[in-house]
Amino acid sequence: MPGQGAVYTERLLAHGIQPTQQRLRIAEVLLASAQHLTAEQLLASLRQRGARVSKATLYNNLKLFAERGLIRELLLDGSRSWFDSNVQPHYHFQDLETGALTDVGVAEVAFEHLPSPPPGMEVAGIDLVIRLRPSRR
Amino acid sequence: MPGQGAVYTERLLAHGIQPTQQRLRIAEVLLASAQHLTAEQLLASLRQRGARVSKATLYNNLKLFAERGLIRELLLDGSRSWFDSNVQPHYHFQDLETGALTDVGVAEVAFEHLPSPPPGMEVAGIDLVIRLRPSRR
DNA sequence: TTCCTTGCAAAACTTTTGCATTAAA
DNA sequence: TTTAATGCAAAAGTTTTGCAAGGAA
Repeated sequence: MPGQGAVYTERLLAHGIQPTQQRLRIAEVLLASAQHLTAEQLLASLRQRGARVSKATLYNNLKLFAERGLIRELLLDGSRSWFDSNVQPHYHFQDLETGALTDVGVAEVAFEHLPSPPPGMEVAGIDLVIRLRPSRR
Repeated sequence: MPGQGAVYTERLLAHGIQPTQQRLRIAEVLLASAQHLTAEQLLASLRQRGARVSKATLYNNLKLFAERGLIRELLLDGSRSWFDSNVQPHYHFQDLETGALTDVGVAEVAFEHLPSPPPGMEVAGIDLVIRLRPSRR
């Protein structure tokens, strides 16, 4: 039976990423469960568990992870990026008060029709965000 | 027959906004047609046509216009906001290379089904962005 | 040795804020 | 004259970059 850490080592290698110390620390936190974290939240988690990872390295590697398909970067906020450990196609609820995200499975949404892309272009992805506020009653 | 400028004066007043010089200059550029502009693009347009509007005033007023429903602020980019002069419900295409936005009318999209919001929450809005890239063939 | 990775601090970019000045009612 | 709006420059929040130092192959 392989040690716990080996799981992440393998996942990084499988995506063509050298498993360095910092990258493993980042993966251990971010990939532990399906979640959405901002860089700042992730940095706080890392520091809290004693991992020494600089801000520059964190950003560089989040970008790398996203490029290699290990995580997904969500741009749906004015200011910051969210990093999503769920790379399966899916959509999101967003609580407008807190900014918190919840997954919406593809099975929960069905399009009856969608417009065709303009000539010479193709659809790279569809982002659907259902913004939520507290009910008024 | 009223002068051209009167149109924007009236629109501002109709939204409870005092029509000051700067606000009229901003409205004249942004509301001239259905378009999507970033604050920086708008500032450049204003300066180019000789309007003196400071950055702070521009941002303050874009925020105000959005609050009062005169324009819509789009948060679909990592870093900057887009200001949309079309306040009718609609969706967007986004060219991933240039960031440019194109409207998608509500009639062009139909949902067969959507998930129910969690208890105590209601849907405040649905943002749909169809990301585009050049076709590969 | 050679190449890749890291860390720090500074820079970059967008947006907001404090406050004195100016314009508008 | 009283309130509201503006402009400037500085601050704030997030992300990127330059470069020297450290680590892996």
